Formats: sequence, structure tokens, C-alpha cells
Amino acid sequence: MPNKKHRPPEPRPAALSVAVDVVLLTPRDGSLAALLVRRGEEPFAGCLALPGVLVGGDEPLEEAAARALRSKAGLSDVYLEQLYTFGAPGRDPRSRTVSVAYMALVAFDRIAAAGATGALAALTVPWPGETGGPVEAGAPLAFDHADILGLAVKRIRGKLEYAPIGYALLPPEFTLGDLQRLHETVLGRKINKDSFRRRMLASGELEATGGQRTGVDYRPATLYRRRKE
Amino acid sequence: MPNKKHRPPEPRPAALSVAVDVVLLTPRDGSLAALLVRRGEEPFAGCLALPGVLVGGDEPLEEAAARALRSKAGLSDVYLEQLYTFGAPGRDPRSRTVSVAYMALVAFDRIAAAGATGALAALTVPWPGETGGPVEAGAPLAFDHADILGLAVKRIRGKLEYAPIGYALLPPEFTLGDLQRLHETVLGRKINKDSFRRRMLASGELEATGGQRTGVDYRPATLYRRRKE
DNA sequence: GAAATAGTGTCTTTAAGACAGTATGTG
DNA sequence: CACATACTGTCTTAAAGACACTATTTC
Repeated sequence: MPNKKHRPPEPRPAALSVAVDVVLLTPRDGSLAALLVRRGEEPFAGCLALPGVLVGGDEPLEEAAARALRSKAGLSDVYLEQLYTFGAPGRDPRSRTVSVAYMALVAFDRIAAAGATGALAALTVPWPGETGGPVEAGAPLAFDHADILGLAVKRIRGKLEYAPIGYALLPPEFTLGDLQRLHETVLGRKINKDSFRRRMLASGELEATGGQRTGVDYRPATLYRRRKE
Repeated sequence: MPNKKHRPPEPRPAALSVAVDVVLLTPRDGSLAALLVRRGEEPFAGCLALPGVLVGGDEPLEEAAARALRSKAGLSDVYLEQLYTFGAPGRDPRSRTVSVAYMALVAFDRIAAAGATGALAALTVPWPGETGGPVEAGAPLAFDHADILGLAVKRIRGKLEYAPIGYALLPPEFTLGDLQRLHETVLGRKINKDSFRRRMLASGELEATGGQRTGVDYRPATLYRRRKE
């Protein structure tokens, strides 16, 4: 009988609000940035927040996440991955809301191209640490969105080590230097060049196009594309 | 405009049911087993299911998961970790229910000791694959619980490679052989003895007690405990 | 001594980091 | 030519797997 704490009476089941929030990350000027929208309504009116919507009664979670991106940022066809579910009772002061967070990584161009249609407001999130945790985004974020953002960055950095993330963020043909700079941006640190080259070339993911990068001040680099197979 | 599919009208926000389901894993006779309870009610009456409850209106998610274990299996003080959230519209035929899955790993003794009080019904899940995916548990599982179980096993196996999981499942003093057998049980495959010994001893997590395993038919092994620090 | 597991020592392979040195474009 | 980056080759280190061998208990 190790726990003699007072137990509350069995809670009665209740219908709760279910929301999705989307962390859309993008490499921008050498560091990671996240898409944020400015809230018009209370609570947290005027604050920055992750794009999110309430889930419809017959709507799949991932579809709701896609809808959030579409309606708040004008973006479609983004690969979304579930991140974590946040459900602390006080996280939304209005009513109990459980939020399923999703994350995605897209090239900045796509956000910029869609920018006109959406209500998106801010884009740069200076990222201090390396290990995750709440994030400072200049302005304070609404709700627990700083925690969500922190977890998202931690997750994407972890995935980069074993998953072929990032090819979708580069043009069809790219150099190993491009790829390394992208990885460094996502990871937020320099990585060893020799080891990176070896690892990428040994992965079998790359194939040389035969072409070279032109229009640069220095020795042109071999262009690669991601192998189809 | 890459996507010209018909878009449904914006769904109206709705209050949904939020549940938690708990995957309680335990090493048992050399393989992983999961705690399942037999459902009394429709739907899926008579089927095996993961212990779960609906989340109370003011109840944290993790607390609801602990309550599920307490009420359906008589277990308290279990370390729970959020696994994934399942929310496909058809997963519960009665009404739209989003389920936040949690997982835990405990020693079989604790389940057996609590067994009398709970309504627990089945305990052994023969585990076929290594990579996750839906699971056969002998009997068909209710709802999408086979998928949840599959993801849980995949996750615990992944974590074993870098996290000091498992010490809580052994008595305070144990041999390297005990620890290796535990890892092999969780992973579902044999692992290299030499490498395992080196890795464990080099991890700094272990310290020799000075004692030896007695009462065995063969050379007694050094006993270790997990280092406090 | 046989059986069974515990534990040690060494060799090979693999991957990462370090670093020297060469190659090739621009100014 | 200097400069900046691309690329190659080699050395070292660390960790994993393989394997041979020794050690210590019970029967």
C-alpha cells in the first residue's frame, strides 16, 4: 500500500474540446524558424500562437491539422507527423481542451509563396538551446505553445540522425555542401565535414547528376540528386 | 494549386470523448506480455482490450491513465509515458472518441500481486514481429488496440538502446546475465554477450555489490546494483 | 571429470573525427 | 597569384561482433 494519498472521487466522464496545433518548422537564414500566427481573440489576444483549430466531430486528427495549416497559413500538401498530446487541465483558461500537436518541416519558399493568403504574422524563432524545452520567440507565446515548440525542435533534431529528412527542403539538385548546411541549420550546430560526406555517400540515398554547381567564386561542387528507388 | 480535391465544408467544432488507454508491458517467460482486460459490454463484448477510461473533465491525462491502471488492474505508482494519440473517426463505433495511449513497463510480480483485486483477464501476448505493427494476441483485440500494442512494443524496444530502462524490473541486486536476459526478452532477440557486458560496465550505471549469486548449478556470477548517483 | 554459465583477452570490422594535402573555380 | 571551397587519403580512436580460452561452481 505505497500510496495513501487522498484519491478524488472517480471523475465523471465529460466531453472535452479537442484541438490540433501545428508546428511548422523551416530553415531560415541559418537557423530554424517556426510559423506563428497572431491571435485576435482572448485569451492571449495579440500574442503569437501556433496555428490550430478545433477538431470537427467527424474529422480525422491529421486532417484537422492540415486544415489548420490551410486556413491559417494557406499551405496545403504538407507532410505532417504527430508530435505529442498536451492536456493539462489549465492550459486553456476558457475550457478544458486537449491539444494534439503535429509538426512539419517545409522549405521557406513555400511559406513565403503562401504568405499572401494567410494571416501569418511572425516567422523567426531564435533558438537558444540544443536540447528542447520551452522556447523564447521574442514575444511570449499563447497557452503552452512554447513547450510544444521546444518539443518539436527536439524531435526534429533527433530524427535527422537516422531519417532521410531534408531532401524535400532542397532543390532537386544540390551539393553536399548544401545538404550539410541544411543539417547544421536544423541541428543548430556545426557537424564534421568528413564524416558527413562519408555518411551521406555511403547511405546510398544520393546519386551524382554529372553536373556541377555554377556561378560560384570557388571550386564548383558536384551536384547530386536523391536516388529514386 | 496542387490539390483540387473537393473540400468538405469547414467542420463545426464539437465536443468529443477523450479516453486514455494504457499498454502495460511486462517480461514474462522470456517474452513480452501485455496486460489486457476482458470487456463486458458492447461493443466488442467478450473481447480483450487495453485497460482504459474516459478522461474526467478536470483530470490530467496522465492521472487518468493511472486511474485506468488502478481501477482495472489494481496497480498504483507505475511510471507512465505517453505513446501516441489515436483519433480515427470510426475507431469507436458508439461515438467519436480520441484516445491518448500511455505505456509502462513493470515487473510481473507486481501485476501478479495486484491480480486478485482487478478484473484482469489475460496476460500473455505472443509477439511475432520485431518492427511493430498490429499484434496478434490470441484472441482478437477490441477497437484499434492491436495497433496501439504494436506501437508500444516498437517504442519500448527503441528506448532500450539508449535509456536505462529495466533496472526497475530486476531485484535490487542482479547479475549481468539477469540484465542481459531481460534485455533479450524486451527486444525479442538474442544480443551479443561480450558487447553487452562491455557496454553495461562502461555505462557507469552499475556497481558491484561484492556478493555473488548463490544456489546455482554453475559458476556464481558477480552481483551488481544500479549506481545511486 | 562433465556440464553449465561467468568472465578475460585479443583480433577484425566499422564509423567517426582529425588533419594534411590536392583540385579547381573566381578575383 | 591569392583565396575559398571541394574533394581525397591516411591515421587514430571507439565500439561492436567474433571467438578462443580460462574460471568456478554442482553433479
